Amino acid sequence: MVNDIDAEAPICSESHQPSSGESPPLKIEESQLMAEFFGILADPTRLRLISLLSVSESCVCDLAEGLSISESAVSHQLRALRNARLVRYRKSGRQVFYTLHDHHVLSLYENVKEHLKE
Amino acid sequence: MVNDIDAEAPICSESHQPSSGESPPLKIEESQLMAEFFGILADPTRLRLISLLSVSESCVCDLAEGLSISESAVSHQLRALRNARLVRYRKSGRQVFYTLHDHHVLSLYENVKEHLKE
DNA sequence: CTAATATATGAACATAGGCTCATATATTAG
DNA sequence: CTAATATATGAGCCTATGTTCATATATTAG
Repeated sequence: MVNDIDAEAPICSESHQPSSGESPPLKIEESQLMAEFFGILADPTRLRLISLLSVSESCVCDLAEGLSISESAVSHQLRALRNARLVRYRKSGRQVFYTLHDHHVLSLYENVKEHLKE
Repeated sequence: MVNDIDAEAPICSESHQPSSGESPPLKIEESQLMAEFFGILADPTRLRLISLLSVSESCVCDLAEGLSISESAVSHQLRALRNARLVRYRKSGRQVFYTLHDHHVLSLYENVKEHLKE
């Protein structure tokens, strides 16, 4: 076994580690959670819903009209956004008004939107 | 036409608009670009590759061993990361070494990773 | 109560995406 | 040159997901 090429790099590991405490590689379970989260943002319709909600609280029918898609499609996508805790809702009569859950979503959205302008 | 319910909201539009200059709803084409970008990050394998690359430059075979998956799968995913300009590469002999393209990727990754710890 | 409106949801279909396998390209060794 | 190694890539399979359609639930009007 002439394996004296130290491919293990045992010493020099104080380079540019990520700021989080955890150690790579990311655990599979954790990576799946992150992937799910990014997956929620990986759809044009949901991003356009978020863009509308970044301006003002809106009910389902307004969102559907704003994007010119069916209310059913909007409702399905809002469920995904709800499950991911990206939006909140408030019932008023027979209408349901949605808002962005917090500013974290918006900053992420803005961040990437700016990034893609390059 | 008794339509005197001003559903157009013509005045009160100086609320909490996003900081970017563009006006919602996001254009369809733009939303597709953003969705593609998030889609790249919406995969456990790619996120784990990014987590490895956040520590050090690595060649394909090291990445494959680090995640215990095939080199073919790694190569396919690296192509996606390359196309999205999320990683750079450098050839050295028959090996190809990959690094994260810039700190923007890492900060986005860290940002969401922290967010999901709640 | 029934009718109408607003939203939610399940099923089914169509498309997209990740993996494996086989193969292609590129580089180095002999 | 040929053989071996490292990576890239195309085809095919299988699963995941977004949409539409039909239907269910909830609220208000009469």
